[in-house]
Amino acid sequence: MSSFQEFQARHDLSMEALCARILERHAATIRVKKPAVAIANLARIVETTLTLANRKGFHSMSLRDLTEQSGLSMGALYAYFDSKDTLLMMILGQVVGVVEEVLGRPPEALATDPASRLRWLLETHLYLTEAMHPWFVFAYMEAKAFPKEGRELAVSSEMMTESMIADALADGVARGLFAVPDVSMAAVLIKPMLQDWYVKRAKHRRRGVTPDLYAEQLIAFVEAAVRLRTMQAAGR
Amino acid sequence: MSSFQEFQARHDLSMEALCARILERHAATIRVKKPAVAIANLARIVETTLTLANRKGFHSMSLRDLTEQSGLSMGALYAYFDSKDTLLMMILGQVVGVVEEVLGRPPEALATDPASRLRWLLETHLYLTEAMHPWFVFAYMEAKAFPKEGRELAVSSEMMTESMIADALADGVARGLFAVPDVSMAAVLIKPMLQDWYVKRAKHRRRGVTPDLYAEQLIAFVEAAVRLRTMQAAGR
DNA sequence: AAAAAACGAGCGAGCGCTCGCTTTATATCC
DNA sequence: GGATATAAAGCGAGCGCTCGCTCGTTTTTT
Repeated sequence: MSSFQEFQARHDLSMEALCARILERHAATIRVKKPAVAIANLARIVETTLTLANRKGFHSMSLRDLTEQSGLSMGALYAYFDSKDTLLMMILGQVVGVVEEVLGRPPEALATDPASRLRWLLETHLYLTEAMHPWFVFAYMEAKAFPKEGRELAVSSEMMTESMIADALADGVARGLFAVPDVSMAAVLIKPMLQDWYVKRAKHRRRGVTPDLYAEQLIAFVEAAVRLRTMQAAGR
Repeated sequence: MSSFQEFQARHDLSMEALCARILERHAATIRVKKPAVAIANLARIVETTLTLANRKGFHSMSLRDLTEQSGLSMGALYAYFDSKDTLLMMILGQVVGVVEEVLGRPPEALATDPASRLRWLLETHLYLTEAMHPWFVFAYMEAKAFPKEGRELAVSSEMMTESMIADALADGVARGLFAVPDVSMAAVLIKPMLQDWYVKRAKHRRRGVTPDLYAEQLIAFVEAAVRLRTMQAAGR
């Protein structure tokens, strides 16, 4: 079994690591040459943007707010992006990229065990959104206001994780482990419970719920809903 | 059993009826005297606001957009609200009010039958959000940007529906119908599945899912998760 | 001293909102 | 019933301000 701590030990999702990836991806437009400088400043920019945008919305966050809070000047900001929308797309792109990387590679040992694979998917999704909480809140809440390109990216990313869940369910049904009338509908219902962890994280925290506890209870709820009604349960 | 059609027959949630209630509530600040005129114009204003705000966000919708699309002049708009924020609060207040009214009064016949009461709650919540879809999307998506008063209203409204679900679950556990390790956690998990219907309605529509079908599958999923694992199921 | 990075005043556009004015509906009088 | 007076409703140019963004200049690094 896994825990949030173990998840964090396996993946470097620090602001620096994430911004290094952003720099690679946008090397063409970022005008600052020295990587060390660029990464440090990107970190300040992204950190501040996530804070401000999650507080009052990306659109309501002015670039003057951003200069004041980040300590960088207006001109310095525009060495890293060529428009406010580009800044938005930088953050979104990184979120989608990490999702693909982390969720797209389930341990091979789970290939033949759909129950464990389902657990791994739910757990990993939850831990990932916990580790990059402000990033995911940003991507989720601003999605509507994305330029078309961004909206499509967000939609396809969501569909990918959904179909991964549906696959695990279908596999479980095929092996006689699960009883699910409609696997893709079940996946559609499971997704919002995963998203609720980061969308309403303040509420969960207020109730004293940790990521590990939420993961445990969510998995129990889902397993109760999909498991065959027989005497012997699949071992935890 | 119920259906979306029957729900609509029982509740008048037309734009006119809803705007009549808004007029009552804000009679003090609305400067237009004749109710017929006021209601008709409020309907135009709210309709347009919901369309534009749900397309690109309330904050990004300018009042000039609103004048063009609604056909009313700037001055005319300000006979109905004294600031853009007031317009927002008018819509939010109506959503919260209707939720209290419709969900707050379950049929008395269900008082002693927790399984039916749970079904009624889920179904009614779903049908309500279907009937007032743009209103709920608005309230949900703009929540973060609400003035403090509005955020508190939204939070307390959500907690109310959650505790109604938790009550039905707890009642079912007490009567030996349900097996739920933690009823309030279960309610917390159920809520986002309800909200997903209107938050991602376009996706559900694309899959050909009707409100009745979604209600049926959601209820089946929840019941499978909470029902005691015995031979005889509570009759549908 | 050359190159890289950061600076921040200033631009035009667009914002929420106001207010003096016009148009439309209703009440009053002969 | 038409003329007149009053109230109600609607209008939209324009105000002060903030927005995203630019660019000539200054500071820092090499």
